[in-house]
Amino acid sequence: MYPPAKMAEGEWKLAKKAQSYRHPAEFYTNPENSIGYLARVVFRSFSRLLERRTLAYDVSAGQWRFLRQLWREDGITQRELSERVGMREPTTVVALKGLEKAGFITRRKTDDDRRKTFIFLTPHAKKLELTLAPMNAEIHEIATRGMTDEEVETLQSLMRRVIDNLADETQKLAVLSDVKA
Amino acid sequence: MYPPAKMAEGEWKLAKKAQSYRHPAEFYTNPENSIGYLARVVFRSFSRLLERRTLAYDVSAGQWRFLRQLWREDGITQRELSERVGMREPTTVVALKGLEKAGFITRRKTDDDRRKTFIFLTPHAKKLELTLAPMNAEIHEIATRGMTDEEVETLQSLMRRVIDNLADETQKLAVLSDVKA
DNA sequence: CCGATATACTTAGAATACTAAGTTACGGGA
DNA sequence: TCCCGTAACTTAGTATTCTAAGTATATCGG
Repeated sequence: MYPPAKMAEGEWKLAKKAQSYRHPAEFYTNPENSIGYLARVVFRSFSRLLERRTLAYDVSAGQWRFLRQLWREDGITQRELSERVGMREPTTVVALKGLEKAGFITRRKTDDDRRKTFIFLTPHAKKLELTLAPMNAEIHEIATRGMTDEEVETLQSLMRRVIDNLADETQKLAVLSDVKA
Repeated sequence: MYPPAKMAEGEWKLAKKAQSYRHPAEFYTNPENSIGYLARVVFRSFSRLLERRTLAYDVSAGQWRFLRQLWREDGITQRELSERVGMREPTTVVALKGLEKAGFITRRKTDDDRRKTFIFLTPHAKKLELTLAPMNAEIHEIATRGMTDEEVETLQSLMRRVIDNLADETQKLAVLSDVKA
């Protein structure tokens, strides 16, 4: 991380620009500098506050995530739902079991393709949107207190860019392991 | 969410500014607009990529979080460790059991205060910092690819502001429930 | 100096998520 | 037509994290 003795200042700067990191590894030893850590704390705090409100309607934070997607698109398959919500299928299976038991969803099969299961909201769950959706908006309001609209948009768009960057990398690794297989 | 027919445009704007939300509740029905959702995806993607590297040294993502803190401050108590890492104490208990079994830490008591347990890294875990810390820097590099240093700092500081806002609210609720109790 | 309160940690039990390895159903060649 | 690869979902087992409630130790007010 330090310039080799013989190298001229200019050369080192060039090399540094070309191949070294934005910050030395020690920098990230402080969690406050780590995007991963910050994202975890944002996610947990947000989630906990939201759940505090939704639990009054017997909806857990995990269930809320599935309901939100179904409010947008009712009657999609389990696989589609998993993708949209960003969870793996086994997670979805377990979550849907809970949602079905609680009377929020029903599952239906077609003869078209007997492998697929379509998920539908019950009337009760549909009605809940009116009550629960504003709770999310409220937490958002709290979370972004004191920020300008522009700052909020900047935050969202920077997070999306991070997500895209990480997804690209994950994609690369998936392709590599396909080649190996 | 729409102006009542009889209200003059100016009046509505004032009312809106005074008491309504930045966006209508429907806006957040799209997960891509939700800071909570975006933070979850950032956190999971980041964590998964990092774990892929650290697992080669038998360190899981969860364990890594504790090690990072101990690299900064060796010999602190369990409670202090929990706070710094941002986890509840039972989580720490379980994690430390794993870390102890894996030979990464030792626990020690004092006669000073026999309730406290101090956590120390083993020489092996100390050495791992040289290998593992750069992995975090590397994921950071990937995550922030194509961003200027300024953009990265903006992202970090906006996330910290969200965390502070949510913590304030949680604090408020805690005080309220203290009053009740 | 004793009892109430607070602190530090632990245990128990549950929710949420994951990976790996099934099962069942579809669909395109040989 | 039948076999093989793929797709959709399920099961099993594990890891991580939480809340609520418990134990042991320390401290402080009367």
